[in-house]
Amino acid sequence: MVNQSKIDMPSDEIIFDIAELFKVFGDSTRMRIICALRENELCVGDIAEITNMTASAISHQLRILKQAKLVKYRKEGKIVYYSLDDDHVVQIFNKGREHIEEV
Amino acid sequence: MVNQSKIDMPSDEIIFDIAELFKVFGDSTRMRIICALRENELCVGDIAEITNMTASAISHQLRILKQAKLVKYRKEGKIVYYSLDDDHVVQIFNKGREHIEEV
DNA sequence: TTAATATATGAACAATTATTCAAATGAAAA
DNA sequence: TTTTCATTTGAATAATTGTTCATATATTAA
Repeated sequence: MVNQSKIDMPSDEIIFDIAELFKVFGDSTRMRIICALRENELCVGDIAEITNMTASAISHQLRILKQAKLVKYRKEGKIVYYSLDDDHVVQIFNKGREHIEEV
Repeated sequence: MVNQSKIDMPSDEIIFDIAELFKVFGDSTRMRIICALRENELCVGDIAEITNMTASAISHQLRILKQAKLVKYRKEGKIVYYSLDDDHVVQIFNKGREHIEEV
């Protein structure tokens, strides 16, 4: 038997949401999109060019990033500019990069 | 055409490794294991009890956490105690939790 | 209006993955 | 030794997921 009082276990819902958030970070294409958006806002076509992917594939991934509140967008005519939603996104990215680069 | 000089894009290998790292965080079971290990080291059976999973399922997930250098272990007879490998793990977890809980 | 461009969407396919179950280690106890 | 306990491992299955392709929507240009 374990002493459960020593364990600060968040609710199933919180755990699920945190895991879902990291799942969004857990894909190379989305990681490249996040990297590209660190300094500038970019439209779908530009992101597709930078990542060497089709605009369709990028659009699908942007939808996932949008749902996770990691990116936001603004429309200008037929162009849609995407940018990172807040500073957390870069902070999480940097923590991951630190772990990778110092092992 | 995009001005690529403005984009600090890590190498494909680094991007891949970062995505792989977050993929490991992107699972509820592994998230609960990490939570349980934040304060104490625990053996496989205890983790199984805390998470309501079979020891086999936990062992499979611990192997993944071990490969990602997120947990380490020590043996004492037939018992294997697992603990978090370094402070990064909790830091990444906390950043994720912050993002979830403040939206 | 029609044509062209940028983005989004839905279905389909291939690939990955978490859990279960059964069996195999490995270590201590009887 | 044999038994028991803790953990690991491999195969199988079900479920999830990223990309492609074709098509749809929306905006601007002609």
